[in-house]
Amino acid sequence: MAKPKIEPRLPKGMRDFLPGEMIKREYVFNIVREVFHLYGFEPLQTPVLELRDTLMGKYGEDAEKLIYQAQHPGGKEEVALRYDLTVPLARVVAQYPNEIALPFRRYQLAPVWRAERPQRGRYREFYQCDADIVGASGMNADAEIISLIVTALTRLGFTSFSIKINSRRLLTAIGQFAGVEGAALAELYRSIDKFDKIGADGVREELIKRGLPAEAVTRIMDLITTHTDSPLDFLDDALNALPDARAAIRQLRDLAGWLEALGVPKTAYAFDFTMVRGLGYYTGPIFETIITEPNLGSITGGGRYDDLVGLFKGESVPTVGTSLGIERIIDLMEALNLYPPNIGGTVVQVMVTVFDDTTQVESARLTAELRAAGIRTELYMLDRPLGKQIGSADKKGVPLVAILGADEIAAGVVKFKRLVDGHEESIQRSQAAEAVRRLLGNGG
RNA sequence: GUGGGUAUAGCUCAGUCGGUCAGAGCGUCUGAUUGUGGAUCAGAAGGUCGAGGGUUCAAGUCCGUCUACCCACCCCA
Repeated sequence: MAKPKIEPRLPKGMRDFLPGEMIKREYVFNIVREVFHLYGFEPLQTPVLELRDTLMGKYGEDAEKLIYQAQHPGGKEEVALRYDLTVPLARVVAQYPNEIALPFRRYQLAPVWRAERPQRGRYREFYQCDADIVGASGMNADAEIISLIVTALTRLGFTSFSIKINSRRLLTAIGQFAGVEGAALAELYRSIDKFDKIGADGVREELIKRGLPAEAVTRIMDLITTHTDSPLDFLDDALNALPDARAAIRQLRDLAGWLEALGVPKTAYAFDFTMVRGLGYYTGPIFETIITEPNLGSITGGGRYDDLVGLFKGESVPTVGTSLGIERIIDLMEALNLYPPNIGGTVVQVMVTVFDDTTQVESARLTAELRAAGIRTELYMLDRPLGKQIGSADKKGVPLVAILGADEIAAGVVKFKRLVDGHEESIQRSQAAEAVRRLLGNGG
């Protein structure tokens, strides 16, 4: 055999998912999909490629440099790989006014591409998982999204997490209260967002370095870091001269009321006025889920963005949604050992061995019988000794092998061997599928 | 985009002062064992020491260039 002349490699920041890993990813994806359906969210799929004009001008100058352009030689259309799932959603809502009835709740679980410099947990192709409600301005929609997050994380097995809730509108009002507006506001957000990383003193220092007056910094920091039993009351008092702030706080109170009605436990969320989402388009409440024990950073992020759809539609459409950091969640499932113990590295439940030339047809028949009964069955394909066949099943993680030699065939039975404990049983052929279910149920 | 680190077998890595340094463990394959996997034992295959230069009598080892990967920052999921 000639040596391969082309070195097998992947483009930077791209990954293959081999079966063992893929099975775990599918497990997470399936639970998330189930919960979305439970909440009445519909699936949506959009193309990997969008027109450049659809994407450009939505993410800011820096982010735009990371958009993959996707021309082919001689191509007449300017196309690009999607950068997220939110802008395509906005496009879809604007494009199908007759097919899509508002409010529209959709989810999308799909890859996006960003030409960033890869790092641990950061890739150039990664899956995003978004759920949004388009066309509902009430806080009941925001509460649905938060409830959805709690249910999804709980079903996945997460126990120690907290959803931080803040309001972009409130932060803007606080900025105004301290005399910060326009471009300086974005810088203010960016610094406050580092609160977890660099602490109150770090944020204070950075704000002063950015040129904010010391007095304004003190006012802002006092407002966002004071902890009381009723944070909304505290801010309401402190900011009662600002109608915008009061409106934002009223929204948050409303949101808390809906969360209670939906049965979201109070321990699952908390108002945190130092939490800021990076993206510029949020207009109302914002939320982010952090794993609290151990402290492993955020796994969901979202909020209300009432103006984005308007970029395609011309009129504003109130929208709220969240992104589940599905790649991060998958990493943490492993780290926190949240996969079910029997998840295994294969989808195969039974491997049917092949004894020799004279029995191979019978092995194929048995395989077909098991499959017809719904057992996920692999027929061994090579002519190798039985020991090798069993070893190969074991290595792959197949829990059961079926042994079908001349003796078994003559007796009309099949012998199953359970690899985890070596337990063997001869079973009448007609009872085979049933026995497989029983053998898998007991030991592995 | 900015700064730092690393690169030796399929994987994880050792390799001293430049001079028998081409090594270990794991994995793979073969056999002990032609109707039974894991354990054990024996054996085998597998490397242009990331690439291409320079210094030197001599380079895996020293120097600079390139590439890839990792980490931090920026940004974000």
